[in-house]
Amino acid sequence: MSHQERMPTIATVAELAGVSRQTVSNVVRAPHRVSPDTLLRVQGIIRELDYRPNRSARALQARQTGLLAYRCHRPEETENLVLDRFLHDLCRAADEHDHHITLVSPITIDQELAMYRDLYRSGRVDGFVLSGTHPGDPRLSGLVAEGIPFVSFGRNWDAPSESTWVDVDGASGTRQATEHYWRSGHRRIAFLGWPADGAIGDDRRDGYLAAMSAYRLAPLDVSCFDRLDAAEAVASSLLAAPERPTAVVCASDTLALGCAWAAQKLGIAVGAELGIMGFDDSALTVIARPGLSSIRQPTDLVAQALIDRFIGLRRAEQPTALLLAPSLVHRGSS
Amino acid sequence: MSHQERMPTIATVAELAGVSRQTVSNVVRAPHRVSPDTLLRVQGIIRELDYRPNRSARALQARQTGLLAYRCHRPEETENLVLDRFLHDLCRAADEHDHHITLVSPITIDQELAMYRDLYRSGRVDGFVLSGTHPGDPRLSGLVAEGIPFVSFGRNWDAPSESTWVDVDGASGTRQATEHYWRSGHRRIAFLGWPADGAIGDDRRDGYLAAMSAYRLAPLDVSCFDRLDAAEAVASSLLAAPERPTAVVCASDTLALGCAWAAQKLGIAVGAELGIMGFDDSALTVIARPGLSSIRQPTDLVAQALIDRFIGLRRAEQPTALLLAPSLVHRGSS
DNA sequence: TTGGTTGACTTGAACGTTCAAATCCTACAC
DNA sequence: GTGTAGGATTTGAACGTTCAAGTCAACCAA
Repeated sequence: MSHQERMPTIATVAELAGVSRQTVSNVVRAPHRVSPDTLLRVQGIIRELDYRPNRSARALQARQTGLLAYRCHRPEETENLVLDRFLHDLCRAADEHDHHITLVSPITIDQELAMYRDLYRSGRVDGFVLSGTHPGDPRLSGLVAEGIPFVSFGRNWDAPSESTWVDVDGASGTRQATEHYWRSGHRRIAFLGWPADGAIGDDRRDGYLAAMSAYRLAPLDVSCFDRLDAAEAVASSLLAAPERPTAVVCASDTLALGCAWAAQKLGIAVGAELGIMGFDDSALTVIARPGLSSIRQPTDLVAQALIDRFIGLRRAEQPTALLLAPSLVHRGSS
Repeated sequence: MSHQERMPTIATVAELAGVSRQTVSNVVRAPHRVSPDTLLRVQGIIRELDYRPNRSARALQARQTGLLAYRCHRPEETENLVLDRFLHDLCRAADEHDHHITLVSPITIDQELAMYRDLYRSGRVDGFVLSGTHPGDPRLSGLVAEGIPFVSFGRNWDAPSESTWVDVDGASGTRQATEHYWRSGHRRIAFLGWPADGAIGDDRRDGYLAAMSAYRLAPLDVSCFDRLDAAEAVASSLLAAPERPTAVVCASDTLALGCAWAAQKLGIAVGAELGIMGFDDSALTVIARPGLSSIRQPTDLVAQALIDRFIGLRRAEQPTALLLAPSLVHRGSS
């Protein structure tokens, strides 16, 4: 690694251009304040030296770093396939506003709040982006209590109007899926979900139940934990029944894949004889054959909305909430 | 979001404790320079105010941010399951040295280098962590040429001694797998890899070939692109042969899963009749049944070594290279 | 006493920006 | 000719730290 010579600063540019530091600053930040000829001259020097303003100095004076912290999800977490996509979209969205995402990886939840507090108070970051919020989430109440700026992907379950969040309307997704099957002529539509949890799982179930009730169809609602083998077992008995469903709306891709396996074992042709709809449009959809249809969360829109709103918070805007509708992605299984 | 009152600074603490700023600084950074009683008094005030030094100010004066940039991988990339784990380990390792990872998401490769240059010259980050390097990688040569500090997960293929890197010895992994099968009594061991690429794929193949040659066994080496359907097709014909292999070492988990599917279709019991070894120990291993045995890269060690070495670079240490051995993780399929 | 050493602490400047106020110049109206 | 307004530019200070050099007192040896 070659020895580092000193980077050019605003003073270097000023001297070479024969103007003051402030004028150089204006050239960069407020060109309209500078006369056309000096503008051109200074810009020339800037290009020549390949000068760019030092971010630390800027951060110090503006008391803003342009950095947002996000918790790097643990690799074992089931949802990480969606979150992976979300993280990517988040970086993109941040980039567009000249912001960046920095990662933290706390171990325990207590540690997490302490870390956030530390990061914020030491001025390392301007605030936080949370994801995977749940009822009773101590991060939401904790950050609100400390007055630390943050936005979350996932609603503030306990106090929806006290913080800014963007979430995906799971009920809308399962409703769309159920409607889709209804319009395709299905009349025995089942739901394979998670045990009642007072949160995301129920939300997704509710959309299905609402649609079924609107069509005056009897709901067929089973549930198990989010694991392939569990899903396969439950789906097996579901599909072995004499009047078996012709379509299954699932609360996750994992459940959907388990269901597909069960169908395959029973010799039921997925797609032709049985419609299956997953949730999240994760990498699992490609592994199934035929490809798994799935309900896709618009993570790109979520990310953009979150970044926009975070920047809004600094202008002392009020907390806002936004619920986005997911959309169906059709593959062979529906 | 409540109105922000001003954070306490080093001056606030100094005034309250009746000492100078520098003494407070010493209390935090070099406690041994301070007399026991003032130390205690100042620490009391610090705790009371919950003061912590401002990172931007520190960064400005030290000309170091404690930030490393890492490229957020695109969700479509096949390797992202390993890289996900790596990123997590990287955060951990950085944390332990009071550093943080910030993400960037460039679109094209030209943009990527330009972005790195920009981030570095504006003093936003101290350097970079690359991953997924390949022969002819313009990032390696580009960063070296500009004298920008970086380390890479993945060797510097073109100029191994010109930059600091840590990599996993793929050949060692496939050699271990082959040896394992040999010791278990297998004699017809095949390798399912990628088309020759002069890089990772060949490395993994070489380990297998070396082991086979050491045992004086005839190699059975087939290849296809890293896709499930392609792997299934190739494996089908491989396993349909009269003298079919009793074990297959694969260059990736994707290939291994495709191979498992082929076996299943042909009615060959994976595990009992056919050993299959994947590579990367990704989430795919859990999807297969029986669970897929796989060669696991020690991403945690890689991450730690990289961070250590990066910090070493600042002390003007010479570039170093490190090759770590992967290990076998046994599940049902071997 | 003198001079040197050590330890505890302070002072002034610097890091590279930008804000707020001040200065300078030109143009224009009366 | 005087006053005023406005635009272009400069100056000084501040953001919150740390480094380098300084002061000051206490201690000890010659």
